[in-house]
Amino acid sequence: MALRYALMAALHEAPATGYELTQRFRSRLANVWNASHQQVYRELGRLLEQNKLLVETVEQSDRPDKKRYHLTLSGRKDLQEWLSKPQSRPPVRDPLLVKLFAGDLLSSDALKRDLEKTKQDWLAQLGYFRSIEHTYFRQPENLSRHYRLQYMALRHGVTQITAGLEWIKELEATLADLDKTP
Amino acid sequence: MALRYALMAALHEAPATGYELTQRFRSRLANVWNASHQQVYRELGRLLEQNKLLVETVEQSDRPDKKRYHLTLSGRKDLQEWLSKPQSRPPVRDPLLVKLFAGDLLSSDALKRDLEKTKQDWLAQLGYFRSIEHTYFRQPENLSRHYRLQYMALRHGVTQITAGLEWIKELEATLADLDKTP
DNA sequence: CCTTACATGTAACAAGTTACATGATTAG
DNA sequence: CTAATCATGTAACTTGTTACATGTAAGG
Repeated sequence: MALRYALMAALHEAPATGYELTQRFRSRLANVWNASHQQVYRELGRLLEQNKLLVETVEQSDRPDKKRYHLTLSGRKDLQEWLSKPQSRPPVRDPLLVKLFAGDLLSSDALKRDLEKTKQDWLAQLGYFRSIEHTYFRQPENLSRHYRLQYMALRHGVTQITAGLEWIKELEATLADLDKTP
Repeated sequence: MALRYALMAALHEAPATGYELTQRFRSRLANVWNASHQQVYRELGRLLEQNKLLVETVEQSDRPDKKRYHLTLSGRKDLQEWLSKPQSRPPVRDPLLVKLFAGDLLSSDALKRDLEKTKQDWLAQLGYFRSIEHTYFRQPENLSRHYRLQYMALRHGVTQITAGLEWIKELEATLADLDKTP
């Protein structure tokens, strides 16, 4: 049920096309919520049917027309109501940890490859977060409440990834220790 | 696709009934993978059909009979093959962060309630992890490779939650600051 | 010519959630 | 009597993934 609210939250910030929303989920919302373009278009269709959105067709001379979606009053009310209800933590589902759990069937080489890839992914993410921090949230104390809260969502990503990278170091040290005395 | 491998990893450790597997997902695997009993039974049925598992019916005098599932050779091979293939990071989908993103529609009171609940959940989890650490992983350096890797899966949970609790403090401080100068 | 970005979808399937359903035993 | 634990499922629905499908324009 949360996808629709993630979409509505994105549209509350600014009206957008399905394409733009997909991009937002991949970039600025990467640490918040994820959705593929197929999910976005399907859900936009449903929200439109229920009058939570309005479409504005934007004609373009050089490219195919695009549809810009706007949140309606009814949509904003739904979102606001959802925001006021308590949410529980998303359950953990991490394939890398499943691998560690079945440790005796897992080769150290395969594990090291996964670790290296994970590290690269995280470093790239972290670099991206830092660039956003730098361009949008220079002096957090001086920002409006709205942006300070958005900044804290970003901080969540930064702190989780930082802790994740520390954990990888610990795991790599464990592997090195195991290699030493097999 | 990963649910089946999480199940097989659990069964590789020790044969179990659907009920026991559900419990493991809720307790010892809480920081690794999550699955409801409905998912467990459905997937056990599928794995059985494909000869990845064997059933042993355990007759009980006082309670209804139970079915204990064992991983077959074919199942273990599948698992091993999956373990050797690289996995990507699970995408982030966190309703609490969606709320922060829509900060201007979110009341501070509602947010504080969510934060308090999250904190309680995390503290309970952390306490549970620490108890496992204490009873199963006393001197990690002396454990076998298998258990050291399992221990590192547990450490992941501990470090993520610890970072999460720090983040909540930061967010609470932000809210206090906003209350001071509205 | 080829790839990337723009732009929008459908179909099939796997995974996850919520609700419903049944029945025994044990502890309070 | 009532709730919790043990034990196993079905049905309906929502979400998420993968593959397929189509077409324009810009840049190298």
